[in-house]
Amino acid sequence: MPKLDESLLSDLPPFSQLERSQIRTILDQAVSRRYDEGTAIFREGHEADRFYLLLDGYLRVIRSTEGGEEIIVLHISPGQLFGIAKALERDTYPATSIAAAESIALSWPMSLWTEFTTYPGFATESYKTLGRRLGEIQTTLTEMATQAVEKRVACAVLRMMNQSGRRTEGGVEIGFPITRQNISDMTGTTLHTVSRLLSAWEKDGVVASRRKRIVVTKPHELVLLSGVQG
Amino acid sequence: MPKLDESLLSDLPPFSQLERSQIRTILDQAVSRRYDEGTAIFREGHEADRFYLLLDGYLRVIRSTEGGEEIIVLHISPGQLFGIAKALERDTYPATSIAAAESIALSWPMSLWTEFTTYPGFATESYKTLGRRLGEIQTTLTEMATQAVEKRVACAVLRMMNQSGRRTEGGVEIGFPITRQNISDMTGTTLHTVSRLLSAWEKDGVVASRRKRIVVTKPHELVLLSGVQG
DNA sequence: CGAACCTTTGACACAAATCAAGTCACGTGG
DNA sequence: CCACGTGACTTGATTTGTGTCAAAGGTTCG
Repeated sequence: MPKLDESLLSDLPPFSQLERSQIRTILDQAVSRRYDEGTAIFREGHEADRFYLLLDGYLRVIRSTEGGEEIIVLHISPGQLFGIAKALERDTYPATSIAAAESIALSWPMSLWTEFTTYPGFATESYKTLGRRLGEIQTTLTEMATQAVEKRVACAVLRMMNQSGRRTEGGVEIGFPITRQNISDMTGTTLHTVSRLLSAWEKDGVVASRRKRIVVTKPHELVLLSGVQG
Repeated sequence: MPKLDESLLSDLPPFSQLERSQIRTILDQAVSRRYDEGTAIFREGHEADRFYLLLDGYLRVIRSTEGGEEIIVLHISPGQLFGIAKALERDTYPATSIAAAESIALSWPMSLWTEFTTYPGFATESYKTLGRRLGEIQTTLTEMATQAVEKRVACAVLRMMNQSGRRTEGGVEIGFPITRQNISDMTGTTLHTVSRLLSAWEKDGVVASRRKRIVVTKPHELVLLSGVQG
């Protein structure tokens, strides 16, 4: 395996306070791997033997019910740590991570976790990340409990747009492949309902979509649909 | 204020590894306060200036929408730390805490947090607590997204029973006052629907309820209603 | 004794799930 | 390169679980 370049980590918050030599050490301990779209990085309930950093791509964090349904808890963007079960003193992963697009991640054995927490800024950033995720999940829960389906779907699309959107001709495109089924798994509804909503929005020119791709053409309109109170 | 007794803390996980003298120091820095039912201990978004330990009673952790609706995210039982925003590097509380029953809590200024994390076992227990709560919220989210109302309500009642239930004549009683409205705020439904469900269950002898009190008379039946897969 | 609040129950409406077809896009292999 | 198969998407018809509206009864407490 070729040596990984130090610039991969030097600008990321968990490592930004470290010396070049420390980053070198960290990289030399890392395993880099590519994951095809749809591949699981790790699964809920399995022994948490490694922790990860997403370099490129996007992940879905999902939980499944005994009934076989699955729901998408959140998405993870490049630069984020994930699978850091040890930060919460867990020895199994609390959810499953799936590559939503082709992705590249570094990973380290969990036995190095304690050592990593001694690097200045690393622990702090890990806990900040967890704090943000907890907040995000709470927000999703609140939406789920109080908002009608159309608003939930609008919120979900906006959230993905904000986390992964890139400007393109005539709108902001969600940065990873996403199906109607995926959106229904985020919002607790059915692919049929999501399809109807997106069709209606497309008719109104708020979004444009092709297979597995969504472009938000009028973000502001979508914000209105999401029902933010004035 | 009378001196607090060391036995208050010595058996609680966050402090169980400490010397008598350390517990003494911790108690001498603590403020003890009683909260009437319905009182807020702290509110979402406010500056997180203190952290807490619930000695007695029960709390509801709630989030409110701009629309004024509120949902109950989880309950906190005696012996648990709460308001530990600093553990996630936050400087505001992420949710509001309300006394569900008359409660007593100790609190310390957040400036002591760093010092507390040096006590053996304290940080570990704090993160375990957060991990459990994250798991619980994820479970609630999953239920909310996939289960019909009846199952959600059954799950919510069972969860409260498990966390706070006490054996009484002919059943297990939820350990704090709880209204239909409260349950609907936990499950994202209406007090009417909850009332209908509880009435039906009462007719079937699964629960018995008086004003603000619920006794689960046939826990096993309720588990079946909650739809655990076989 | 009255006010405040919790609870129950019925009637009705409607949003969204379910049921059901069918079209369209894409990748693969012959 | 075309045919085929699979997965994604759309759209209509029908059903139903829950929310909404409405009214009244019960309990607690000052």
